[in-house]
Amino acid sequence: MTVVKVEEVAKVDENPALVGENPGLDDEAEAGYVSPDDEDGDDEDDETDSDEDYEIPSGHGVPELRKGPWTPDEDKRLKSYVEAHGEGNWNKVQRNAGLNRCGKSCRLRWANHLRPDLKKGPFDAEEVDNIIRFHIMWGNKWAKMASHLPGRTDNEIKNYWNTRLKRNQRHGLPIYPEYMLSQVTHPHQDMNCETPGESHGKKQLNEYAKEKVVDMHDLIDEVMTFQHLDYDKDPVVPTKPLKRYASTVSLQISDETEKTFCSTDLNYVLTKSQSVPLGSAIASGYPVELPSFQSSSFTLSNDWLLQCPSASMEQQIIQSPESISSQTTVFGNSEHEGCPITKIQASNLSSGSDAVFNLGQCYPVASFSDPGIPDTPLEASFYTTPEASFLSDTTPLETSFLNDNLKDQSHLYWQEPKLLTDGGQWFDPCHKLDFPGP
DNA sequence: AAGATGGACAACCGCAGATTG
DNA sequence: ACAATCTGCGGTTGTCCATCT
Repeated sequence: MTVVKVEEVAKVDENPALVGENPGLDDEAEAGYVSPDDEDGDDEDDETDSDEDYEIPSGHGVPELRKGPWTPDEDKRLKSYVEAHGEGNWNKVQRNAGLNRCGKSCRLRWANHLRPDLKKGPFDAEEVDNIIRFHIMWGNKWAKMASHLPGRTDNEIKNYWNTRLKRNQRHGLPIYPEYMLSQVTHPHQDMNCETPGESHGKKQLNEYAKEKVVDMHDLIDEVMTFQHLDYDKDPVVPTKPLKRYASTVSLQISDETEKTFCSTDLNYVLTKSQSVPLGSAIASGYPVELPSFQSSSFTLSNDWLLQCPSASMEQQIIQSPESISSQTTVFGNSEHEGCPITKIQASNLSSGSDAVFNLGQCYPVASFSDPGIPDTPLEASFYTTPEASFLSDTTPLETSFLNDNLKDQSHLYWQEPKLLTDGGQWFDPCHKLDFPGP
């Protein structure tokens, strides 16, 4: 298909109706239509903004794909189509929504501008802080960063970073603040030693990202690579660290109860071609840190169900019960997909004290939605034996359960699975999540 | 006042991996 | 098994506006 560049699309100068509708979006004004926010109040204008105003006839009878800025009418068509049919099948969108845009363009427009969960406006201090930390850890993994910054798009972050990089280079400022480099274990101790203003400063970082950063996929697939790393010199930074895979499954937990539980708690390692139970990865010798839960004011007075995803982990727990609680006892066992489920009583954790499950040792049977996914409600269910009966295979997990049971909490501290380097170095910061509240 | 420069932003391009037929 | 198609990602470019000289 041929593509025609439409330079004159929706010039505001030529379309005064588009000016002044969004006083809060001055940045976007006059540059051609870019704002999807003016849903109300300009409908009439939209109606008059027929595509014909911008269309360039192909002259060959084949519809040309439009390029350039999106018009209000196009936005409206795309938005209503996606709202009616859902995301995905972007080429169908192109064909069925009366849009003369390629599927990629539709997806981009939706993802970056029309999605309802987008957060507009400049990055706040915390977001900037996170972006810098993420870049220290992951390099130019914009999509990954975006998944950890709700409402932000990879494009937004990328633009911000590139601008920031240029500015710092121009002014001879370090790319990363020193205090952050000391806080976040990073792959290159001399990362800031290179004068950023020098022409090859950026290149070195990029090269580093390519050559030194060890992709978790590589760790899964290339054991030798993993084993040959010198952790003292080359700490591992997972550019694609372990991801959790949340699924709804039925679990037969312990021989004491015949209940079938719904859980979204199975944690998997995602490899290139499959998802592997976290325990299998651990059992295979990958030093994977299990998820943990930490609370500042959570009452743990009941039995907890701890899933021990591998025999070796179970042994760890049995051998080091003090790492969980001084009064931890272990009993019960069952199998699910080859992963022993161990029920552990952690009765010594009282209200007001921090309930910290030692990382790498165990974790409560709790389900989290991936907090990195924007606008996904935080879902965490903590299954205790007394309340277990409320769960059945017909009872879906509900966020309200979390809200009801953890309503005194203000925050959840979320620790993602991460890689262990030699000498107890960990790479992932503890993500603080605002608790949604009751 | 006019041109130069920088910042912010949107959108496109090419590539690679995943999926589908 | 293979090719075609779809999807997502990162890099890059182009445009406009604000500020500087």
